[in-house]
Amino acid sequence: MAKQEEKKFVEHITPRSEDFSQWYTDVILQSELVDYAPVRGCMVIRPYGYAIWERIQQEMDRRFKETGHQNVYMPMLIPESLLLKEAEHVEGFAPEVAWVTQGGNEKLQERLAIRPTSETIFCAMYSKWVGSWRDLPMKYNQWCSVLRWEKSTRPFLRTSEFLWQEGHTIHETPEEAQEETMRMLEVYREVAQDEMALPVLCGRKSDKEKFAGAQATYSMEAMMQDGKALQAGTSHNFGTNFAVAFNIQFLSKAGKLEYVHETSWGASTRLIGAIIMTHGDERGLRLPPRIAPIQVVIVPVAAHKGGVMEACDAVAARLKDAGFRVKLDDRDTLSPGYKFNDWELKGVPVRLEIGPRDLENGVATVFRRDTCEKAPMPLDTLPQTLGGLLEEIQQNLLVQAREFRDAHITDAHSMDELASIVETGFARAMWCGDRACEDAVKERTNASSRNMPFDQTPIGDRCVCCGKPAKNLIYFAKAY
RNA sequence: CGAGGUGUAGCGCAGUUUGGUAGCGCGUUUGGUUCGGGACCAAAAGGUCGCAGGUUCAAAUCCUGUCACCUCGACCA
Repeated sequence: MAKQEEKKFVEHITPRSEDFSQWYTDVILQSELVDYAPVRGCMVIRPYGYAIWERIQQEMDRRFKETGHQNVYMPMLIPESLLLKEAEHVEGFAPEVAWVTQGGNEKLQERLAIRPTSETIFCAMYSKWVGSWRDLPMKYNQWCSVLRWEKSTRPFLRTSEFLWQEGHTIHETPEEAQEETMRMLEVYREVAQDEMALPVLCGRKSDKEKFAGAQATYSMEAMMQDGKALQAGTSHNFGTNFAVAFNIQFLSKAGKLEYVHETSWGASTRLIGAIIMTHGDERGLRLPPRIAPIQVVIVPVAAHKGGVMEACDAVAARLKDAGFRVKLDDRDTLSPGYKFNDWELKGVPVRLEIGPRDLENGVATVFRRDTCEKAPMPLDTLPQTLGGLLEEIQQNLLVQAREFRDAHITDAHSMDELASIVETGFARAMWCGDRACEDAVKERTNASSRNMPFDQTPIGDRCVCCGKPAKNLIYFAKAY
């Protein structure tokens, strides 16, 4: 036994409880989601990681189309003059913009920004495309990558280049723009909860934390297992800020020239980081069945023995026909035990072990990744059984994450309380609305305001920081 | 951007103090035996020691510079 423990394997994960940060790095590299790129601050998303992104894309894109959006593609390069048009926006993004200054051997007359986000270029086009109220709304989305010159980076959570979707819409009235802003936040919430099993807290950002150039920013915030917050998606209402700067006007029904009301909303590959840090355990990833690239992996036991591989092939074919994402692990040089660990690391929700003993009994040994329990299940009815089991796992992951989150949200009535609460979770507190108090909290505890929930039922009447009359209920947490 | 740390075979590391033929484990390849929780035996392949200078008869080792990555802080999806 001792000998077994001494054995060194390449695949070794730092215990999550010991060092969460190192655990994260170990898991993402060993599960082959990503690798570091030869470029500073950039990551390579490997096939298994990209497959997760494709699942997220499918679920989001479907809902974008259902809510009346169309996909477009805008250029990656933005002329400097365009980027400079909205003052707050420039100020917010300028420090992290990468510039193209040369084409071939020629120095460019005007340097080109590699998009850190595409508001400006959408605006330039919208001003060209809109003339009448009949043209509105215009609701476009693009899937692309953006580049921000980040100082410190971590795969999925913050990288210089990252994949995302950015929706940009223009509307006739402020009401429609606000409705759109909320609708898309709700789409994000639904995808997070129903597909990724991420319980999120939705609300409005403080002025300090809102998007550069926005009138109002709303976010969904997820809690990681170290109690830190991850902003998992944002939706902004720009009012007419950009419309004025870019002169996006239309002739209204009343025959008046009016500015459009604009929104934008984005979610990125950071969501993959959220899944990992919400559901992962000591053995590695635990992927929610709905976004898992492989839902069921079949591991043959004693594959060389008569009938085993044939039976595995047959089961795989039946499950594929039934619509499951199935993988048969037919690698012939690895022992079953190795494969068990490998697929657990990769977070596959269900594993079927099929060996001579199972076949004698007409069953498969079914392992579920969420609880790590094994049970025999009849082969005849596997497609039906697995459908229910996957759904149960999906729900269980959500319940576990929600229980963890709720157990780590605590009301703070003083700065002392707040400071100790944000060491292990989110603090819910009353706030006077002053920037100075937000700054003071940050200074003292290193936590930032996350958002103000839509349910503003007060937990007190005094600001947690200054003691003056409180205006808002707000969450504070250390953030990624 | 501030503090600390690490760069040696695909991965994890030893060797650096005190300069003298490049090492170990895992993985990989081939053959065989195995196969119900990280199998075993045998043989083999694989390294300009991050990069650039310098000192020396001789540098992974000493000196100077530089780059990259990691951890913790400050700033941001």
